[in-house]
Amino acid sequence: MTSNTYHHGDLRKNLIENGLVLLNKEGIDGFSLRKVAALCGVSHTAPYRHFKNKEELIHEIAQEVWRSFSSALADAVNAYPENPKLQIIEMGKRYVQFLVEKPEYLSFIFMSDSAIPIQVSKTGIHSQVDAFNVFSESAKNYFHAASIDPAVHKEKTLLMWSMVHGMALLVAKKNLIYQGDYMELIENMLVQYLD
Amino acid sequence: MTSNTYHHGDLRKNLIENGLVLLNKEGIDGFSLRKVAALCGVSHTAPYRHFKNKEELIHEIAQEVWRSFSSALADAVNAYPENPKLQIIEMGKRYVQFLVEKPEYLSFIFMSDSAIPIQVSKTGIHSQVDAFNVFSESAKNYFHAASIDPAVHKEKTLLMWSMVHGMALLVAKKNLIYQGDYMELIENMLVQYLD
DNA sequence: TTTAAATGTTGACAGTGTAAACTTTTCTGT
DNA sequence: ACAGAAAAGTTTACACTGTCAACATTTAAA
Repeated sequence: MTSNTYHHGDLRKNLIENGLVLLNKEGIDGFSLRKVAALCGVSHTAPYRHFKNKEELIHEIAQEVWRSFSSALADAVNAYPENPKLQIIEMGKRYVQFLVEKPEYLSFIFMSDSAIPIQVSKTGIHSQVDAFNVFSESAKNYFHAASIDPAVHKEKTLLMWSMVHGMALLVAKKNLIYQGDYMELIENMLVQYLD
Repeated sequence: MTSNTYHHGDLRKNLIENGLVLLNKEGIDGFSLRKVAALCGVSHTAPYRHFKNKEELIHEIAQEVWRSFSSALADAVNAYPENPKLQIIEMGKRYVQFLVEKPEYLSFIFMSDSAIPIQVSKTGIHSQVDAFNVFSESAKNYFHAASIDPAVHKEKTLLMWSMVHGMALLVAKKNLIYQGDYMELIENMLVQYLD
């Protein structure tokens, strides 16, 4: 059913890969189905055999970007295996860095309508996407180490995620102009909160 | 020079107004120069007599949206003239509410490349846009009332703005799913921080 | 009142997403 | 092994987009 040697090898995978390449080369505005098809050496309607429409291809690319974003955060945790506080600070930095270095990715993972939800319920916070779970885990460890009242864990986790997310977007979108090291800025901000 | 009764009255102004109408009706994806021109009852290239290109019209519309956003925040301040803490909480709520009620506006004020910068320097934080200055002022008043060390005012102000901004975007973009009242959520989060 | 500038229109062009009809390759059931 | 179905890709077509050049008309300036 889902075998892999047809006319063009695995075109589906190829479209996603070249989509990412195009995205990095021309940004979200220069992104088009037809260009991706051309990069794959295929007619401009071939993508429709694999994706319902442009949006669906973008959604798949977004999944790919989510994976590399999640792994950037996971790297931050691995950098300080025993220190949840430093994990959080490092994650904040990499969160910003990731979006600043590849601002096109931002449009794909946070701006497209194919949102990846974070569920907030009475009992806690869960997500379909690794990135948030990684962050959430470090937060939990930090709260335990700092003996924070469990009743406020949820609010505090959300607060930190919002804070990091907000600053990352402000910086990546150049709404926030800082003459100096952005890494220092976000570090100060997180230290400010965590102490 | 800049008079106002030509062939079509003041087309420039009319384009911005109808641009906003179209935006509300069809969202950012359905937005096109030609549709705006049609709404003004004018040929599809007429806008080029007033704007260099599509981007420039969007930029002007964004300015308009910024004004109403700023005034939404100013209203929050006026609602609690003597209580900076409640001002901040109310601003957080209206920040979220504004973007949730009109998610299309979000693309225009925060996502377009015509970013409105917030300047962060050694001495303090300043912005060309009213919205941030309003927020910044309340924050300053709160810090004084709460006797917070002036050395950390800058970080704390940025922290709060980032937090509110981040949550507003997560909620408006439906990255954050909360079964309940979002206003309560952001209120809890801010109270959590301000206490 | 003549002339220039400002404003608006028509027509064209390349690029876009997508649908329909068709062709070719591969898979499946007998 | 073969017939037919399904999958994958192509061609053609269409409506829509932003933008440019050439032209027309109205208004302002000399």
